[in-house]
Amino acid sequence: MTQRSNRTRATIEDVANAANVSVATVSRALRGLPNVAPSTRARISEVATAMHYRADPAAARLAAGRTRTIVVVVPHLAGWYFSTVVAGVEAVCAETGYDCIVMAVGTIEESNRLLDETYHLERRIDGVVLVNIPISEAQARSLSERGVSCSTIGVRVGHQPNVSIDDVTAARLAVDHLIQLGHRRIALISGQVEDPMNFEVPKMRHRGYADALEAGGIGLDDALVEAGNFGIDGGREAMAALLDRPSPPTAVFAMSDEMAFGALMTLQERDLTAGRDVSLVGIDDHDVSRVLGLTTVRQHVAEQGALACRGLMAAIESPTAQFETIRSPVELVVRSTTSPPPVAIPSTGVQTSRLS
Amino acid sequence: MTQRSNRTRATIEDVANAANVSVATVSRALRGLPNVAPSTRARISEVATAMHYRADPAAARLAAGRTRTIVVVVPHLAGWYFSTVVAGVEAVCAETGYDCIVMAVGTIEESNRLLDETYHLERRIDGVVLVNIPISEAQARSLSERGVSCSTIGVRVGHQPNVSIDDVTAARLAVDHLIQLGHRRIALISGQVEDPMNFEVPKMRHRGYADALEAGGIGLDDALVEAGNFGIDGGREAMAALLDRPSPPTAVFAMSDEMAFGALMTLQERDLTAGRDVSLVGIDDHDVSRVLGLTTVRQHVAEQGALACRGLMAAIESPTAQFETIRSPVELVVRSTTSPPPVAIPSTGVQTSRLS
DNA sequence: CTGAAAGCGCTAACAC
DNA sequence: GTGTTAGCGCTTTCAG
Repeated sequence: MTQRSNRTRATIEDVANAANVSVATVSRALRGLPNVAPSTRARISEVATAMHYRADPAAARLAAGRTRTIVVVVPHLAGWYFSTVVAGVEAVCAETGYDCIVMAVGTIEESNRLLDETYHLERRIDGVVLVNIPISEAQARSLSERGVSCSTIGVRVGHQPNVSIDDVTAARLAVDHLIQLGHRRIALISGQVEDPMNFEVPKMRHRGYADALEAGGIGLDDALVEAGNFGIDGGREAMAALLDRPSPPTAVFAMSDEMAFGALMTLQERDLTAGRDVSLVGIDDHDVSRVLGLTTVRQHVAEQGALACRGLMAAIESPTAQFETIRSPVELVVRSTTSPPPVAIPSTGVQTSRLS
Repeated sequence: MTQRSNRTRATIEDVANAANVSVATVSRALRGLPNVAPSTRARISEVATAMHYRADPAAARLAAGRTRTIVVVVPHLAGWYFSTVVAGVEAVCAETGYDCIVMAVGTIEESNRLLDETYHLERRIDGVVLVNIPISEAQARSLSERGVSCSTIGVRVGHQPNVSIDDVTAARLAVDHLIQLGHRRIALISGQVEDPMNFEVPKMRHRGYADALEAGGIGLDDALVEAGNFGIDGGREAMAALLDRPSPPTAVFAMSDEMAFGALMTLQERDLTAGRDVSLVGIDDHDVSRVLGLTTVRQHVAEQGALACRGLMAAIESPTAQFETIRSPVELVVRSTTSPPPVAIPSTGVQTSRLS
C-alpha cells in the first residue's frame, strides 16, 4: 500500500493510484485536456476533490514553464489612484486564478533596474502590468524575449496591451469648464517639472491646458504654472506660490485631485473659499472629492486596472498578438469648487477689499 | 561543449561548468551556506553575475519546499487603511526578497473559504498576513499544520505574531477629548451592528466610547448610536439619522475617518459647520483628514503592516515560536472639527436661532 | 484513450 | 571543502 497519508499533501501519484490510472491521465483529466474518456475524467476529478488534491504550483511551473502569476508594478501602493488600480487588477486575477504579486518602485532608478534586469523576472512570472511606469522599447523587447508579457496603463509601448485616458481631453474638459465660467487667469498645478518618473501624463495634461487656453483666446503665462508633484503637500505649496503672485489667478486647474486637496488647504489657511474667491478643478474623482465638493474630471480607475489585466492575460495567451490601446472614458463632474470669477469693479480700479 | 547559450536562461549547471565546480558547490556558494572556500565562492559569484544567473524560483521551491512568497489578505484593496497596510507589508517583502501576493476577500464567506480550504495555500506560500480578517483557532491550526505561517493585524489568534492598536484606548482618547470640551450628548457612528466581518475592532471602540462616557458621568443613550459600515456613505447616513433625532448630539465620534468624512458631508448639506455647530472626531488620521481639518486619533498604519510582515518572517523562520502582540501607538490629533458645544441659553429656553 | 519514462532546475544528504 | 546522486511533483513526448 502506498498509504503515505500521514499529514502529507496528496500528490498526483496518490490520485492516480486511487483512481487506478496513470499520473499522465490524471494530469490530462484535471487540466481539461482532450483524450480522456468522460467516465475516466469524472472518476478522477471525484477522487481528486475527495483527496483535496491540488497540483503543486512549483512542480507544475517547473515542468510546464508557466507560473500563472503576474506582477503589478506601481510607483507607490498607498495612494488612492494606484491602490484603486491594483484593486482592479487583483479582481481579474482572482477571477482567472492567477496569483497577483505587487511591487512598488518608488524611483525611476528602481523601475529601470527592474526593467533592465529582466532576467529577475524570467520564469518567475508570466507577465507584468505596468501602472504609469516609463518603459522603453528596448526594455519591452527584453521582457518579451524572456517570455514575460507586458501590459501598461498610461504610456503605451509597442503593441502591448494598454489602457489610458485621453489626458489632453481630460485637461481640456477641466479648463474649458473654467473658461466657460468666465475665467481668464487660469493657473495650472502641474505634476513635476523635472519629471523624475518621466511621465507622459503631465505632459499631455499640460497640453490640454494650453490647448484650452488657446482655444479660448487666452495667452499662456508661465507665472501661472506651478509644480505640485501629484501630492497633497505639493498642491498646497503650489497654490500658495500662485496666490503670492502679483496678479493671482481666479481659477486653478490641478492635474490631480490630491494636488487639488492641497490647494484647498492653502485656500482655507488664507480664509479664501473655493468656488467663491478662487475656482478649483482637479482630475480623478478621488473617493473624498465629493466630500470636499471638488469639481473634477472623473476617470474610472479600477476599471482601467481590470482592463489592463485582461489585456495582459490575452497577451500571455498569444504573445505575438498586437493590441490596440483602450481608451478609458472621462467626464466632468461639476461640484462646488467652481463658479464664475468674483465680480471685479473694472472702471473705477478700486479693489473690493478697500471699500470697507 | 555544453554550450546551449541560445537565448536560454543560464542554469546552475552552466554556472558550475563555467566555474569548474559542481552544481552543489554553486548552490552552496550562492546561498551563502558554509563550507565553501572563500576563493571558490568569489569565483562562482563572479561567474554567476556575469551570466546573469538566478536560481529558477520554481525549481528552488520544488526542491527546498520553501516558496519565499507570502500573501497579504485584506477585505478590500482600495481603501486608505488597507492599501496603506499593504504598502507597509510590501516594503518589508521587497527588503527581504519575498514575493508579496495580494488577495482581497470582500465577504466573510470568501475569507472563510480561504482559511478553511487551506490546502489551497499549502506549498504555494510560506505565510500569510491577515489584515482585519477574522480567523478561528481551528483555522489557524489548520494553516500551521499545512506549513503556512500566519501573522495578523487586528484580532489576535493563538500565539501568532500580531500587531494592533489598543482600540479601547483609541476610542477613549477621542471621546474624552469631546467630554473635556464640555460635550454631554456625544453620539457614536459605529462600524456595523450586524458585524458581517465579525470584527473585534468595532466592539472594542464601542467599549472605549462607553467607558469614556461612564467615566465622565454620562449615561449611555442608544438613540445616539448609528452604524456607518466604515464607509463614507455609511457615515453620511448615520450623521443624518443622528441629526434627525428629537434631541441631536452636540458631538459625534466616528470609528473611522472615512465615516467622519461622510458625516462632514451631511453637515455641509444642512449648512452646519463642524467644530462650531457640531463637533466631530474620527480614528485613523487618513491622508485627507488634515485637508478637512478633522480632529482624529492617529494610528500608524504602514508601520503596522511592516511590523506584521516582519513578525511573519520571524514565524516562518521558527514556526513553533510564540509571539507577544505588538501594540502600535495612537495619538489624539486636534484640528478644527472639535470645539466646546454651542452655548445654549438654558434659563430662558429661547433658542439662539429664534433671536433674530 | 491511456501509460511509461524522460526531464524541468534545483536542493540536500551523503560520500570523499 | 567539494562532488555525486537521489529526489521534489508535475508535464509532456512517444508508444501502444
